[in-house]
Amino acid sequence: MGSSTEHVLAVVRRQILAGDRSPGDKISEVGVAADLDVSRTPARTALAALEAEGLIEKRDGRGFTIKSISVADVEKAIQVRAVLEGLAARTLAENGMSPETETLLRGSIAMSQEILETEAPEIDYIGRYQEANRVFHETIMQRCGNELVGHAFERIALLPMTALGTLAFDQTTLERQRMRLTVGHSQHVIIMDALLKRDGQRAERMMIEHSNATLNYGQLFVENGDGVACRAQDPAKPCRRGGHGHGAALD
Amino acid sequence: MGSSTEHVLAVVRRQILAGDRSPGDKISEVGVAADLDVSRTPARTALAALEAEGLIEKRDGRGFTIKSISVADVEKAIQVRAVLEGLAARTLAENGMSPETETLLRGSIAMSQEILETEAPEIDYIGRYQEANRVFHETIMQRCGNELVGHAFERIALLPMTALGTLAFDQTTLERQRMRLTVGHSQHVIIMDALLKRDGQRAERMMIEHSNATLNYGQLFVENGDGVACRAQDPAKPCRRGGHGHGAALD
DNA sequence: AATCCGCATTTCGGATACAAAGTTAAGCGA
DNA sequence: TCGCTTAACTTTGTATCCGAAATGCGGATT
Repeated sequence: MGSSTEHVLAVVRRQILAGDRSPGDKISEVGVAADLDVSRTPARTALAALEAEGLIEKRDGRGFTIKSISVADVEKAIQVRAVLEGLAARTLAENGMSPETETLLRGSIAMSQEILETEAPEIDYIGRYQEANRVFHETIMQRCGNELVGHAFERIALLPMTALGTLAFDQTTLERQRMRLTVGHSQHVIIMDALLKRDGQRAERMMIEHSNATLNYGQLFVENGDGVACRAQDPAKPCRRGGHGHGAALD
Repeated sequence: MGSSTEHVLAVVRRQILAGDRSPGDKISEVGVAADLDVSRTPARTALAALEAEGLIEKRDGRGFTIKSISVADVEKAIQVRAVLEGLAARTLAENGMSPETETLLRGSIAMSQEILETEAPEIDYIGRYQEANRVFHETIMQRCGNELVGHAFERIALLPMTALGTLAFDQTTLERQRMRLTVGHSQHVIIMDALLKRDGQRAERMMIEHSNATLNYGQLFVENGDGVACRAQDPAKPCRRGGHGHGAALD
């Protein structure tokens, strides 16, 4: 049963993530209530949830605003994710995997490998790889035996993480993207090996490196200097999210 | 001006943490609304917040229940806290402290040292040490330059952390408590040294050790074997929170 | 002309009302 | 006695209404 609150939450979240609502824009209960033709009550609930997710922030007396996000924010989110995923990997290695977990991880790796081994990849191979990648990380997070890790991660940095998805694949040639993916895949294999050997420290170290790599390797492969310039500690400089998927992120 | 929602939130949270509401108890909108003589609206908001804090959990059609907490849960929470605090310490070391931050940390250390150097301590010296300890950790968390760390921590494990407070100081003699505190203080000093020398890795390693120590050292100093027995991986076994301060935690 | 005071509009938080869905329990019938 | 059905109560989700607080604007006064 799709409740009205969930509907509002999903729609507004998609609007924000898609860029239909720009950073800095005001959002109010009455606004979304009128927009989606619902009462103010579910609108209020949804806005509260959005604030908990970090997508919007509350101004004192004047509604909510779409949170502006800077490259520095993305870096911070990645660092938090890295240590949390590292803990998840270590915990999973120390506790051992269940057969189902092992099946899921092996499946993800097999799919990634198949995609990367294809000589003439279809145009959507990046999307398929991202799916396999998501399975790998989500499986480790959610089945590591410490549900608080996943719980902490869910509540944090939904927006920076999404921005990251559009960020990493911009301004690179297809060949470079393929290289990036290959490197990432190799790290998955190494992490899997550490998990199977119950080597918690190695699993943790590699996972942290792998998670941080999402941004670092992207910078390594960016041809011009924009990435580095954008990396400079300038929290005030907003990194606008592209409104159409692969937009002008990391400008 | 305390809004009604905040009031309900504070009262119910205190009730749960104080043990006035036992784990497994049902809690509903109408119940707290009638209890505190407010409408269902703030009661619902408060309950949603409590769920986000992890103090209660929602059952399908049967209201909320106070979350049972096991020693395993406390361990999980501590591990998450450890990596988050480790990240905070590393970040702070790498970015450098502001003068105000340094003042706060030095103040905390000075206060701890003064307390520990007192030969005949007053009876409340543990409370005062805990305050200094709180300042130390909170300062690093909140002023490390990555607000997402603190944000992640706030949302997680309020209950396990409070349980920890009552847990660590039970069933130990005054002399052993003093030893524990001295060890913790020495670690604070070492972390402070690493921070000043901008040694991020050392700061992170020591902070992780220090955070994990909260439980480990407590076990080391427990005389009888109950602590170890309780540590066994038995998530089903609830660790009831004592209703009167230093109750029968870690039974 | 500038500043201050006051009113109106906007917006949020809380309360009550209403409707739907699910669970439990009790009663009835086989 | 057991099972099924129904009815009532609990719980939840949504809508509408009202009050309070804040901001912005406009007018009046110095």
